[in-house]
Amino acid sequence: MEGAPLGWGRQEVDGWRKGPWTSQEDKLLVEHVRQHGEGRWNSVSKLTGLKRSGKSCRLRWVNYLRPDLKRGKITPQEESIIVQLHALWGNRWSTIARSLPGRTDNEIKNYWRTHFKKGKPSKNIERARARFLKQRQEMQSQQQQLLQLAGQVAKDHENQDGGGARTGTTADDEDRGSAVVDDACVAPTVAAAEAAGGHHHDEDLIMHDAMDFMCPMSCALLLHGAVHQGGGTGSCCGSTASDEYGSGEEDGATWGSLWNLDGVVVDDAAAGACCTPW
DNA sequence: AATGTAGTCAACCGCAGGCAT
DNA sequence: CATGCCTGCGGTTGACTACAT
Repeated sequence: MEGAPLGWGRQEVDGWRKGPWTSQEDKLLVEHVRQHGEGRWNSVSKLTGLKRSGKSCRLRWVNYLRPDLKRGKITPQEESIIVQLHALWGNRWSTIARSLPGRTDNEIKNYWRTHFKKGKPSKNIERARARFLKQRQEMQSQQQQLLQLAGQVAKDHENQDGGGARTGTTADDEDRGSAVVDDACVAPTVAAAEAAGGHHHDEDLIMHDAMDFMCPMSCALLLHGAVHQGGGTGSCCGSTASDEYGSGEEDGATWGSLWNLDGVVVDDAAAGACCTPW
């Protein structure tokens, strides 16, 4: 960091204050957002007199001051979701964060780094991942076949109806998709299973949950359920995930890239596609 | 009780993409 | 179309805290 040999301190650089925010600054920023809404961060300093850059203001708001932020530790349910979504999207923290209401990308990123980045994944986890990929590929090919089939059926239908009634392949598909999402949300989470006293192999847990969490929205929905289930006392995911990964001195990049499935299906559209398998 | 170490969190930086001019 | 500004994202750093020795 430039010019900060003694930490954040309370110094100014180019007229901008840096380092920890004071409650007074927080107040100013909150008041500003309340009046003008989010965005236009660069104008904050002009309008409020705050000696903070737009970037700094935005970060402070997004990561700390936003009223909808969830405080407290990441729950086992959330951890489970993070693990699975990271398997899907890699280090796309903001994308993952969207599936975890009240959590910020920064929070998730920090959590991942402290809990999972340290070592290589265990054999179990690697096997689970491999199976996960395989099953997903199978699902996708099945999905394609079904879509083709559905198209054929729709055509036949049209021929029979004379084209009167809309057979709806798009809207109906969406409906079906959301139904699937709901179903996925009903599926037990790792924590729930653990809380019930069950003991599973890590890979099975991950496989099971991962298949349930193919769609980010499902995670958001599931979270609601998870929260209602109460704090999740078990150390289930916490211990499985973090302990399993060991504490080797391998650099986390390897670990991170290992879980990054960019080569398979990563983009949101594709991920969304798995929400409408049938 | 003092010290060392690991974990957690907040904040910074650089980069990239989107958008207005 | 090119340029510049703004915003958002991911990576990194450093302070603080909790725990272990």
